[in-house]
Amino acid sequence: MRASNLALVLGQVADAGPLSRAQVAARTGLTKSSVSGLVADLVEAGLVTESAARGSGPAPGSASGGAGSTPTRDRGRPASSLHLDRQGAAGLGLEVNVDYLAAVVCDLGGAPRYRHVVTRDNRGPGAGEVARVLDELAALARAAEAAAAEQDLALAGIGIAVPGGVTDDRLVTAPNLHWTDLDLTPGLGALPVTPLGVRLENEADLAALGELWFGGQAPADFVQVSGEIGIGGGIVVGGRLFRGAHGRAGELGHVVLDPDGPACSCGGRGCLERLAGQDAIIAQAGVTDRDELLGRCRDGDETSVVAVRSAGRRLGVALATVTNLLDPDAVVLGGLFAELAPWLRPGVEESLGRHLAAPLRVLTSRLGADAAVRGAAGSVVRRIIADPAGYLALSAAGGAA
Amino acid sequence: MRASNLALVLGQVADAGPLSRAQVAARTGLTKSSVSGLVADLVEAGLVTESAARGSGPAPGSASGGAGSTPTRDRGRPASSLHLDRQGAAGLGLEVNVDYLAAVVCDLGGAPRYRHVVTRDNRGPGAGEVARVLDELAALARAAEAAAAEQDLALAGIGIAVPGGVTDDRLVTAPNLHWTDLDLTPGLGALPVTPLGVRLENEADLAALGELWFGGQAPADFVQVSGEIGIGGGIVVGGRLFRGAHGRAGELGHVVLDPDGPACSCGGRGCLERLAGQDAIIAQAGVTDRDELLGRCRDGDETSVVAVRSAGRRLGVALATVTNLLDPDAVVLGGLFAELAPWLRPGVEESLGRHLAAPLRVLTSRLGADAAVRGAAGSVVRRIIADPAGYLALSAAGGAA
DNA sequence: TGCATTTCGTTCGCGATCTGGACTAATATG
DNA sequence: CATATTAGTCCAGATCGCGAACGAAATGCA
Repeated sequence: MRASNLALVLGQVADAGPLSRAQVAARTGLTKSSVSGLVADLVEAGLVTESAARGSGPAPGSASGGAGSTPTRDRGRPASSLHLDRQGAAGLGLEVNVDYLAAVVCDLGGAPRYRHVVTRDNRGPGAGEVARVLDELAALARAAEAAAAEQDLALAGIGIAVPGGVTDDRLVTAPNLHWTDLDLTPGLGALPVTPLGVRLENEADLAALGELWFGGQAPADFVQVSGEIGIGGGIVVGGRLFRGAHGRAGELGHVVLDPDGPACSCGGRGCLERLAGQDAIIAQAGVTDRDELLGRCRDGDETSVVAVRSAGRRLGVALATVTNLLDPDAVVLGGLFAELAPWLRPGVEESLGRHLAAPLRVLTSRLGADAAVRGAAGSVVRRIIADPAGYLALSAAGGAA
Repeated sequence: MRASNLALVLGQVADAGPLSRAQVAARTGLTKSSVSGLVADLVEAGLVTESAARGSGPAPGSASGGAGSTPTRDRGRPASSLHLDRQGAAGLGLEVNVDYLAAVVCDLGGAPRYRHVVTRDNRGPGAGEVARVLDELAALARAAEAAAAEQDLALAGIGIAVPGGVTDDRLVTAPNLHWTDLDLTPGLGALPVTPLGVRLENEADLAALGELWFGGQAPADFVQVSGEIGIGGGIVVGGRLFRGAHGRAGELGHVVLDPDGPACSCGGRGCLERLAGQDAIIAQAGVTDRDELLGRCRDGDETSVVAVRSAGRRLGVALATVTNLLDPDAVVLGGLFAELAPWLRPGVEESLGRHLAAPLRVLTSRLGADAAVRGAAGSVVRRIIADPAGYLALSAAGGAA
């Protein structure tokens, strides 16, 4: 099928930077002529651009140990390099979190082209409150669409990050928002219409994808730990999200640490979240909020540092269990845990040493709170890259309708 | 590609029982003529057989609620049904376990056609002992090959189940065998030569696949718990094995239950295996071996029943954690845990109730100790079904060489 | 400057394979 | 025995990847 070959070629261009047609052919095993044809389609579709690439960057043949036979020298007709087209298709990422709304537009290459964050308390169980939040989200989306249009970008799809469980685009529970089992489709009807439509996803899962694509450090198999009021987790396996049978995989916050521990909002007891989440740390440190906790840690306040370190030990125990079950290549600490990393990691490492034979790589996210929105925007463009033919079909159908 | 279409058609025939060409066409979306051509290839290759299917079994249109419009009646030209060819290609599964060696041959349909088990203590760290075990395994394999030949079956490949960690067909650790980091290729050289060659795999993983294919109850997403001296686990996601980044996923036995618990052979402490494995139960029940434990439980001995129930509670806590991380559709208890199920399950259910909001399906394996060998044999035929073109290419190359 | 060399990309005919419709085969119904 | 219905085959037509030959654009050496 040419659909799969289009995806193959586009995937190479996306993942391996600028390439010539000949390089793509060599990597994919296709013929030069086949690649030419496929590339022509992709260029015409506005997904790939060609530039005359005079740049004498590091040549492909510059591998170390240069024995006499350098495979490729600078001779011969220069290649024209293929890039992802940074005009045209773009992804819109939205995020509804406890205390802010955010929007990010990124182009096909993944680069953020527009970003806007509104601080706002979104909690509230009432249907009216939910509607107001969604209205404001739609306004944010329309602003983003306008800003995108000014840069010659057209939205191909919308991804929305929410702090809760999602099943089939339905928000099942968002405890920290006090929202329960909501069908958001009516409220989301006001969003811009796009070929790929709207997709809802768990915030921690999208943060993991954001880390994978834009963090610049995560391997293809890792677990993202999002420490916030709750503790969420996103599992990435072979560069793809692992959702489990019902989309509830990765609930790292509810790993059982103490079978007889305190009751948790999830209905269980002794969950990690209850013992090492933001509230637990704040209580043990004797401070009033997150900012004070961070300040005291920076100042070296003993009580706070001890509290964080102890939370780190508990987190480490949970991560040992995660490693035995999932065998990831690394773990990435995100959210609050990233900010607390200097004081948290010693505890984490201590527990990992006590419970694991092989060491586990522990990384700290550098994306901050943007990971989830950027992941949401990136997931849209990733869908285009994974199935360009499908996107073009939808795009044409939408344009004709 | 026709390779993928061959796999598509063969997969339908394998999974959806006997089908006509027309039914295959309807299910796959291919044309009747395309299916005819593909089926012809598969028949010629000896993977599919055609039978004139006069059988008036339950017609496809016999769905309940028979409103006036039964979609398919008995009129028209009768279909000739396509089956997997039960002669020709077969898979050989071998198993090296602590106290026995086993071999099973199964045909393309997965039916076991030969089975042989030898009781034998295979423990021993010495290189000589390992060589003797592999010699006997090779003898078992040759006997199986001869028995297969008598039934007109030719071995397509060999899968070997071992109770330890496997990376790239290399046995890294098998603590219960006292084997460490062995390259088994020299010892396995005496095995029959087959198109698909020899593949080594963890015993718990293959038991999970055996349960999936032959147990008749496991859904596509589940976790298999193999309770033996150690506690192993196999994770199946979407009908495929989940191995993790380094092939060590599913080590359920080393979920941390008590961060300050007793040291475990894995280097950690407070692992499930140490607290609810066979040795722990036996010690708590005050019996000498596994058979006595089972006997006492059947007789209603209070101490033994309490010990097993308490192990069940611990297992339940671990399964709650597993559920929060992996979100399976069900859990299957295998090995010792299957035999102990009547006394174990109450404790498991109790803990699951305490720690999970949603109920988790807990199933009991009915395959007994055969799960892993059958999974090993089945994995060979599954590889053929997943990529018939690849198998045929190898088969032709091997025949020519 | 001119020509060989090298590498890139395109053109063109061939072969494989999927599609769609027409056609034959085999059965039940009336 | 004719008709309706379903299964499977046969036969153009179209698509697409392959492979080889060709033209394009640069370097290097005389």
